[in-house]
Amino acid sequence: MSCRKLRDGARGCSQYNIYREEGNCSHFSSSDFSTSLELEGFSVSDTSGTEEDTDSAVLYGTLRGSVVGLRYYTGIVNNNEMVALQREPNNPYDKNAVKVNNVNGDQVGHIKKELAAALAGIMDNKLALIEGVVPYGAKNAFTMPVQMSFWGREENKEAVLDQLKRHGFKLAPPLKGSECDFASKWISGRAGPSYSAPVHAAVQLTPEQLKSEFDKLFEDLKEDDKTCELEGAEAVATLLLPHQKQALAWMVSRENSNDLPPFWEERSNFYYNTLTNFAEKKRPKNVLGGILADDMGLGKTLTTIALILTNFQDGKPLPVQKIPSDKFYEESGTNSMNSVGRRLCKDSNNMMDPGVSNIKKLETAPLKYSSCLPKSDAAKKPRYSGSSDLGKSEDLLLQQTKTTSFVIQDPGFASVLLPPSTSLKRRTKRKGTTSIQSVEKKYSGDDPRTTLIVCPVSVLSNWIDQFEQHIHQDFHVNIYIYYGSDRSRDPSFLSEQDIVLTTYNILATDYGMKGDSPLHKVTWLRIVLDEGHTIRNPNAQQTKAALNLDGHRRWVITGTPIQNSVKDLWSLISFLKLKPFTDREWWHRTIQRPVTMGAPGGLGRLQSLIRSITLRRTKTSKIKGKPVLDLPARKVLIQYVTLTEEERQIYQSVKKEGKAAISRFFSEGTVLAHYADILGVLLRLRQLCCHPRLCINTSSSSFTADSKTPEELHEILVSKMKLVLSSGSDEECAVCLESLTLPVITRCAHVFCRPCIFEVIRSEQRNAKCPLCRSELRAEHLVECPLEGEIDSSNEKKSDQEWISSSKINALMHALIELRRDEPTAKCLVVSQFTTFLSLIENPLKESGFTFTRLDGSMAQKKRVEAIQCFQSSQAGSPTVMLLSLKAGGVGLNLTAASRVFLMDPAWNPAAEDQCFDRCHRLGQQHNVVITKFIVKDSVEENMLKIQNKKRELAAGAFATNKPSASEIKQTKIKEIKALIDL
DNA sequence: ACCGCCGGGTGCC
DNA sequence: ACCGCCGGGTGCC
Repeated sequence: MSCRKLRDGARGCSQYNIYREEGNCSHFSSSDFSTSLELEGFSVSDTSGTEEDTDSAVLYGTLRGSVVGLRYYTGIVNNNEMVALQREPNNPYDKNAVKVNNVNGDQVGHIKKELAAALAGIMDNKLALIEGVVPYGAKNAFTMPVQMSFWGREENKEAVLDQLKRHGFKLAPPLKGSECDFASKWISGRAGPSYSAPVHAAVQLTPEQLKSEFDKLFEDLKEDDKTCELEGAEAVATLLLPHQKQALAWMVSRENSNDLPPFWEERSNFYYNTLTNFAEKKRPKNVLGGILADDMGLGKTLTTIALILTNFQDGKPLPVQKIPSDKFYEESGTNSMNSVGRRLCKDSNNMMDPGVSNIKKLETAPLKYSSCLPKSDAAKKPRYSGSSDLGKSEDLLLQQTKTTSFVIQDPGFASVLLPPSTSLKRRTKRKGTTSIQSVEKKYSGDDPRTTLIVCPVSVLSNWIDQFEQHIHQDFHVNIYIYYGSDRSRDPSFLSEQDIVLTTYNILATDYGMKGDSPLHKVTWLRIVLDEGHTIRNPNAQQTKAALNLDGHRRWVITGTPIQNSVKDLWSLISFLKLKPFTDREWWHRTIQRPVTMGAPGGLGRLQSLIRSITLRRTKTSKIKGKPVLDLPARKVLIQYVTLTEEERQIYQSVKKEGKAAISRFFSEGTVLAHYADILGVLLRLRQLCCHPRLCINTSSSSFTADSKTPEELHEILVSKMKLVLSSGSDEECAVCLESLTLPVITRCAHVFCRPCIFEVIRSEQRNAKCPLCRSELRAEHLVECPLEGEIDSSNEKKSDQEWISSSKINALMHALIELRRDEPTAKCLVVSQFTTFLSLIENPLKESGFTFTRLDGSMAQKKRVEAIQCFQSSQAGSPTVMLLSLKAGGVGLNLTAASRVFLMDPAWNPAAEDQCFDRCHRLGQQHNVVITKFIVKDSVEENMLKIQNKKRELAAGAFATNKPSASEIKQTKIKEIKALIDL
């Protein structure tokens, strides 16, 4: 315990943390954690500059000084050990005091006062980072020398030298190896003495070389000892593929590992850190976890579920009860003891996330839910016991009698809340013997059982789907979805679950409410951050919230471990609690700077760090010479369509009108203010390419927002937001640069994520301006998106009109009929962004006698499941066509029965198309996949293709390049608009 | 001797 | 600290 305290103290000790956490208020004690929380408001705006500083830092020079007062402190150091210098402005004897701490954060002594007087100003004004190494004399009783390196931006160099001079100090030039602590060790470690260490960036590697080294960083990590395989426990309903068994074996071995963490060695009764030269008696804890960085589609979620079920303790499976299915039917519903698993909610139409709402349906009818998976299906699933004696420890079974149960509460619904069961009993294995004991409400006590999974909202429903798919229905696994305003606030209830699933937003929101985060009161068996790269910003609330969760097994699941640079890795490493990297100073000194400066060995270190905690396979990775995923070929064809004379006329007239309006916006310089209107024009043109009826009645929203009543203004903003969201442009939030979550629209008609824009308002206070157009920004002016399930700008109810075809529909029907003639059993997806268009296509399908099904975002889960199962079925008479809306379903959606895809209209974002194609071109696909994109000649669609290609190129080269700024995004958008409408 | 010198007490910031 | 510094004791050779 005290060690934890010390460590937290250490976090506050480094200069980096002073900058970050204390900002302008350095009179606060840095080790007081709640204090730093209160200061977050300051730190957000304060940090961005600092971080860039550390990136562009050069070495000014070095200086030898002395550390005094050793005998008053417990912190000890070794020769050549790194030390941290920390200002101590509240020292009662000297306001210039500078503390010296060892790597562990224990104070070693103080900088001698004359020198401290010179350093104080430099440190307080952040003119330089000062790093120390004790070259020798570490065992002295009273004082010891310290070799200091001064790092800072070029423009501050003079000021620093000046300040030192005024106190009678002069920096030695940064010459010999000893000054550059990282360089010296690595050079001298290789071949004798070194004569000049690299001082300026990129001496060894050009930025381009660095980038490609990053690319390689995660490759080829599997060929060493990561090829063992392990079968999943009995409760895993799905047969794991070889690479998934490897991942499982690796994860289990990580969790049960007794190894020292990377860069630690045992040396004569001490544990020695080879990077910092820090040593301690206490064995440093290894991460019982790591980073699972497999590419999309390799089954990270399944592997994680398998891990949860397979490795409860020491390789024993999660003790869940297996129940005969007939017994299950008898007992469910009557056994109130297990009612924790049966929180029933009334209805589900109001949910924010369609996927979640659907699950709740299942909630209300658990029996029906379990029948969602046909019995026959379950029977088909192979059962296999876990490796060796795993999986058959009957004595560990729970006294519970339910299948997988979900507990869901959601905003806006009065749930039937049953008091959490306290009489729940379970058998717990202790010291080799089994005993029945009452579960104490200790928020897990010393015997945690619960895995916490944190994921973005967007994949919440995917997790639920995957639980459903991969947890054998004969096993009772308690799963609680910690989401929605009705979520249980009872930590002891949470700690009784097997799995608690929540989102980053919930995690951060809870954490923000000081002292009242149930998630932070539980000691978890295991914490899994899905899409873990979302915590790469160390200052974000969700990152801090994740870092402060309690639990030893810690996993990061991500397909993109490094997005821009090494910097992104720190949050992940810090979350994993790898000593000494939890403190940013040590990460920076030992890894980040050596790597970004191209110091010899820097990359080597990073690589061995990554290698020891990461597993990554790409779709092209190979196992024993065979690709991990052996997918059939995929071909994309573009089928051009020519509009009829009549269609062309309508198209041209709408285009002419829209072009005139947009030209006017350009000449007025109001393009961005009318962004939604422009999207509207483009949307109508895209609809006209599909079918003239799609855009009838699409009200041309008024182009001026002045002189309106508040109600009118509200209406207009809502409709503009809907337009943006439904236009298929896949708008990104200009703040986080990712897909919109909880979209809100500003008075100036720009759409952002709600949390993002609130963060802007919070940090800029009164002067907040729209990030896109710099208009006044007020929280009370923001308009939220009304929750109405599927947003669809095109108007439905036109079924009374007489049906007419269109050029595109003709082209589709021609292709479908041809396909039916050549391959009668082939199944295909007909994909469009416009559900109305899908409805129009239903007519000719019926006329031509096609059996088809349909899947779009507005359908209830039950119907979706039906549609999917129906389509996937291989029975004679099953549908051969599925009408699919482009964005329906999550990444988990599996439509492998289809071998043909007809994309009726191009998507704004090529990634959305690719994702859609992946729903059939994925694991389990037996045939080559042919995709046909219908594109209208000489139309906005053709221009969209060009933009798509550009975006693809951009994405391919985007690995190490920096994020575009808001203004760059603006520029890109303007260019896109011009290209789309031929301006 | 308003000095020098001696030797004990003492010691971060 | 086997140092420096402080301040009290002391005082020719």
